Amino acid sequence: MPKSNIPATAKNRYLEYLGRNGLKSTVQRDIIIGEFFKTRGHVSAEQLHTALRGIHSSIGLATVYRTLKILADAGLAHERRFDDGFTRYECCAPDDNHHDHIVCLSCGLVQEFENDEIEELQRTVAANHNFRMLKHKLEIYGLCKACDEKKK
Amino acid sequence: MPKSNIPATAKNRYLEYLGRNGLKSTVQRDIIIGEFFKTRGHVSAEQLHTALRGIHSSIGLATVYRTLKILADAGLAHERRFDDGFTRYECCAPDDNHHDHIVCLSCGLVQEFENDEIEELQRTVAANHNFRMLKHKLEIYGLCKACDEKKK
DNA sequence: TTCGCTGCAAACCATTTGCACCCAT
DNA sequence: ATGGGTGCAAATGGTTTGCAGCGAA
Repeated sequence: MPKSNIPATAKNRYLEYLGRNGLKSTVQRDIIIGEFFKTRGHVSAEQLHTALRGIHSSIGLATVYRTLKILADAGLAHERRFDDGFTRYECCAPDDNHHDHIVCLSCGLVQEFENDEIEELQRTVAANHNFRMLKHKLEIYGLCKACDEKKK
Repeated sequence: MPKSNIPATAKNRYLEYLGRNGLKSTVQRDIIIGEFFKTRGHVSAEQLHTALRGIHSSIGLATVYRTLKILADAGLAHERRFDDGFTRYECCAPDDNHHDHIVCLSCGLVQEFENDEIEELQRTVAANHNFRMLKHKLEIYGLCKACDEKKK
């Protein structure tokens, strides 16, 4: 696993998770995880698999799915489902704050934002409805500046 | 179409949409739409199809899907995709305000809420990121009071 | 008498899983 | 040598679509 891409804490957490669950370290997993942390974005299994096409074309799509699921279970990635039909994975640290997303409907650009006021208002809404809030997601969809200008 | 269930404005808008698009009124569509407006909730095609099982068991699931899509295109229903894998439809008037949803992860209860402060903050976020906002969705997931107490 | 509509079954498509073989421990 | 891992192909599951016959205008 090329250590350059992967934060040491993430690597440790991953290896620890494997050990704790009777799982094994393999070259395929190392390659996939290396690419995942290199990309750093919001990637789908398909995208990651395509990115590995050239050099590691023997790695199967199913293995990519399985490895991403392990990362999610280990707390190293978040599963994100936007409105485009497929699941993306985003690398994260276990102590990251919650954040939301703003997605360009034209080019697929995903940006993150945090807004404490909105978080607070959501807690209020949940309380007013007698709900115990367990998670929440806010997605803003639109056109990024570049795509918006292209369209004019 | 049993007029009791369907607001006159919705009925008119539906018939007008059919005419404008060279579509026809059929008994199956009337039955499906009647049931949809009777339910008034956030229903999936599957649920609606099941609800028609007893009396109208010959109506195919594909027709339910097709009819709900027409309602959405006519502006009489919103497609909603929460995190449970299937599409729900919610009846709406063309002049309804945007609203968001709070969903019980245990029993599936869906409630709606409006919050102008959150709406305003989202506009600000979009502006700060140089996005032209086209739509947005906010979903709060948790446990409703009944399910939360059941769990203790 | 047109076309659109319907039910059925097959197709879709992202994701998962069964299986026989492979490899880390 | 165990037993988990892998690639492949087949299965899944919600949704869509092709098609031959049906029905509204």
